[in-house]
Amino acid sequence: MASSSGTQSISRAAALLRVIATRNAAGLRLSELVTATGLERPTARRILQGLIDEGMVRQAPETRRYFLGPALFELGLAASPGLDPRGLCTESLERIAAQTGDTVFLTIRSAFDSVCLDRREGSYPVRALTVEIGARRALGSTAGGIALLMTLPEDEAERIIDANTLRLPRYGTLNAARLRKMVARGRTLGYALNSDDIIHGVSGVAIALPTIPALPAMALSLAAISSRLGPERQREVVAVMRAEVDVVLERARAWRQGLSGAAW
Amino acid sequence: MASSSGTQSISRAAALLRVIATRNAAGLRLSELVTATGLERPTARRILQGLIDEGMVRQAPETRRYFLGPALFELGLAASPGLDPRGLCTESLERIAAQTGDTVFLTIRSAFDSVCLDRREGSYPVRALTVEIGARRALGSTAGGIALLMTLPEDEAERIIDANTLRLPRYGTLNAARLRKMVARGRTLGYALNSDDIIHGVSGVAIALPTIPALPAMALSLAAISSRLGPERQREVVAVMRAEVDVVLERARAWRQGLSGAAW
DNA sequence: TATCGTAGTCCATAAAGTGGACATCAGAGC
DNA sequence: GCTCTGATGTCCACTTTATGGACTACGATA
Repeated sequence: MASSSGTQSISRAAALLRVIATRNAAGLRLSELVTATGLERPTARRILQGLIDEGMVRQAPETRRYFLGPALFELGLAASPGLDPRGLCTESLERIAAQTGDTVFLTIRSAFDSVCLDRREGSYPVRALTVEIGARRALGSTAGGIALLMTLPEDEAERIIDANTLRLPRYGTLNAARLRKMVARGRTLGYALNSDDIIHGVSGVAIALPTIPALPAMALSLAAISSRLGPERQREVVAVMRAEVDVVLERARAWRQGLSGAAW
Repeated sequence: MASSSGTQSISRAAALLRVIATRNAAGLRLSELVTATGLERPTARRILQGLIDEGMVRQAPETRRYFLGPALFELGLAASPGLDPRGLCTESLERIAAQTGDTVFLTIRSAFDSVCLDRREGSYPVRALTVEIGARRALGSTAGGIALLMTLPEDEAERIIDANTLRLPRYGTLNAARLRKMVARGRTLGYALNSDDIIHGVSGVAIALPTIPALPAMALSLAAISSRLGPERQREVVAVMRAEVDVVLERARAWRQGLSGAAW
């Protein structure tokens, strides 16, 4: 982690931003940020103040909680890749959510983490909103993350699980050993499955997309209360998702040929 | 500019990111970044290296040019406001581009700058692609920016033009005095007009959207080669855009009532 | 081969950032 | 009301970090 040199405060600032991104909907208190990053309170405060001055962080005046700021939204736009993974999958997510009634997620891999790019909620009245858009989590701590691990060479997946060992328990009743079993089970089943393994009462299935050049590794996942996701329904739902994967791949192919049109 | 204290490197890093965002499609060379930010070369290099380590900047191995990195894209997602200005206007931009055949932009105000949130290209073979998505420019240096200035109280617009005086000439044959006239002309016409005023041969029209609570000030604009945008056609095109403003406002209203549905 | 412009590296130095200690405030408990 | 607790925010002497002048490396141009 000791990045070469001369950039201590930048890596600290980046760490703060990443932590805030984890739970941006609710925002974080200063003390939470301090424990999450291991910084001293005055240091964290000062850096946050600097980020606020730059518009990268916003502090709610009433609650004093910290949120990501508009400048990041704007920079993020400029940083968007030409082929936008999110735009590519919007309609597919919508269709899956509509057909299944459950909550659907688009997840990408980012180093040792997974990042939730998009989410659609189905019509079923009990919703499993476990992950919010933009949330960054240890790779493997969601069904989508497990699907992404499944596509990696075993030694690389192992390296990542190893690196994430300490972070995994934070998300519920998870640990490295259980995650390894879940990845193995996923390989057998042909799709990633989390049934009550991470948060009690919530289950999820996920499949990774084949690699699309110029895009990060992506996965589609679906979450519901466990009673709605028995073995039979898992297979149904995965079939729906597989069909949409084909749609996405076709759209990406069309885009590559300049037939962009409604690519986003 | 002298932000209180204790965050010099953060404000320097932010300045670098903002400059890169200005022309992210082509990327920037180190020397360009040095002159644009006024930093010493080793300093800029070191900070860029730190940003690269954090994934916020990417350096093309071949050309050594610097681009915004994937981490910003991911953070930007998490920073997206609940009501997404871009999603809100996607279809409207598409329809305007389809109906007019020209290039259409969605722009927001961000302090003294305008930021291009989205762009759609029409079918007309000669395209005016003056601004790229994510590009941050001095407020007033595009038709969209002028439309945004028009909606502000005169003294505030004046303050902004004043602050931007030095930056305006960078974008073509523009200066503070001409901009003031253009804002005045826009107030008379009822829409912002740039006919050959900024870049020779390129014209544009723009209208601001009424303020939508919880969203930044927004404007729709359209650019074309000047021969396609005489007074008559200006009025036609503005009529199309006005109709779409109503659509957007209706969508925002629907969203507020929880009837979100396809809000994005 | 010499010259220029650009990118990257080094390291003595100084300034910027650090964090222990203190001040302040809101709410809980007596 | 008054004290206690746990939080946020501020200060400033100290020292670690970041700075930038000077150097090297490379490639294009003459």
